[in-house]
Amino acid sequence: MTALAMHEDHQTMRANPAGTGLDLVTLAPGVVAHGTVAPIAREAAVFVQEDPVTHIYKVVSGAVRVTRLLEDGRRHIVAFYFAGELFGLEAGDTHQFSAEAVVASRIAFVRRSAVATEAENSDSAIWAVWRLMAKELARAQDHALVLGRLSAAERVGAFLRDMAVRTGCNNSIDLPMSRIDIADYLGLTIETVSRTLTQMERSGAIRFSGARHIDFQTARPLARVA
Amino acid sequence: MTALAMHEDHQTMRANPAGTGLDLVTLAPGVVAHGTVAPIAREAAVFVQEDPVTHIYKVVSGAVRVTRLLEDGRRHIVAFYFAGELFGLEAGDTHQFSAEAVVASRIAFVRRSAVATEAENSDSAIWAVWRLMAKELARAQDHALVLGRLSAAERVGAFLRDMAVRTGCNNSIDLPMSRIDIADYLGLTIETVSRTLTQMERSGAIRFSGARHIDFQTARPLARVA
DNA sequence: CGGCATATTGAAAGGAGTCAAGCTGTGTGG
DNA sequence: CCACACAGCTTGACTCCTTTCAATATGCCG
Repeated sequence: MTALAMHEDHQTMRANPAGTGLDLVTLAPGVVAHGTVAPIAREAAVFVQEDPVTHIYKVVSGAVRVTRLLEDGRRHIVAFYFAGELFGLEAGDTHQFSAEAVVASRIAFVRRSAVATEAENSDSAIWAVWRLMAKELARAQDHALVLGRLSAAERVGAFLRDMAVRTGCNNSIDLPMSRIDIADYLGLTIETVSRTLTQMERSGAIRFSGARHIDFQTARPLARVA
Repeated sequence: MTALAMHEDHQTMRANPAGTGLDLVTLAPGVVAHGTVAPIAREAAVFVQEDPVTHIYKVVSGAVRVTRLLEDGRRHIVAFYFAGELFGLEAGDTHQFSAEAVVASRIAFVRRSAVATEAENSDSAIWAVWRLMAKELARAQDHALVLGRLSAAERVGAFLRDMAVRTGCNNSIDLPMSRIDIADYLGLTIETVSRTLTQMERSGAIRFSGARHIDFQTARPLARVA
């Protein structure tokens, strides 16, 4: 049982105060499906590995991480998703990953079958799904490059740059995730992430206000790779 | 100019000795498009990074690697493709990768636009492309896990197992690619790949006949991870 | 203003990388 | 058919980056 399922009844009500039906969730510009919005508590699961794939999800607010766990406890973070981004699209019928809220978030979700129906009837929906898939593929391939060929400092730099790009603000970022999350995403340890960040601050490239807010010092930009 | 383009005229002839038209290339069971088959020499490029995306390709025989090069010369291998597998599917209009033949190969290719046309007219074609994309995505995500969280020995083990699965023969494999290729695929150096392989042989898990042929010793299976 | 999770820092160990020889074996020419 | 040569692979010694283990500091939340 996922956290989302537990919230569903409650949230269907909240998302539809007048009881008039379901929300319309925008999957892509012009592509809309009937769905629901639910709040997910910090660290709560949206779905877990092995669950049947039932919905497609969209982050309304907050942040979600998609993870994979090895038998021996090692954890790998496949991706982070932020407001406006879709996740949970998988080809098979059971989830290969888990998804959890990094911070208290609001998640919209539509039945996978509703998306399939939409796609049957509309070319634009099919291409929207296709484009989403292509974007995920490119992201995963970039991630593999980062993990396979970049040093710790380069990985952290790439991560900060990606965060800046995706939040749209290019002179400061607020990290919603912990150092452990960053480490598991970058294939490093929290100590290495922390040390690298400290070193970047000492070198003058970035400046911290608390452990989660970073200002980029334009005078000394982060070394860029890839 | 790609090696493929250089071969194209010559090969169109060879693939169509009677001059009756183009070959039919099977993109997926039941999904067929007009295409051509060309031989590609060992180490020759099928397409290179920055080229416009014009075709979709299928390995008829041989093996292809898809690579990415960093400015400083570091190389990352995104994937290997073997007989029967499709590659070159990218969302954008310019290739983000290069593709080269690992050994002398025969490559079938169809115009991307022909696939798009096929997809317009046929539901099964759309889903074939979608499934291909989904498979690539899963592969890339698995690759990221390997690169991010597995030790050198585990990476090499995962690689050998993957090769065995994909060639269908599960007690021996013939590696078409060099140690450098393996290293660039696994995010290691050739020395580490070589040492790991030697160690596996010494431990009795595998047995070499020449540097490229491996027999799996069923008595002591490779440790399995992920 | 505590108290606990999160983050930083230090010291030591270890795994993979680097540099440098050798070795194999495959293909070619005598 | 053998010998040589070159590319590819292996092995060794040493270095270095990242991890590990351990302690201390920070800062957020009640």
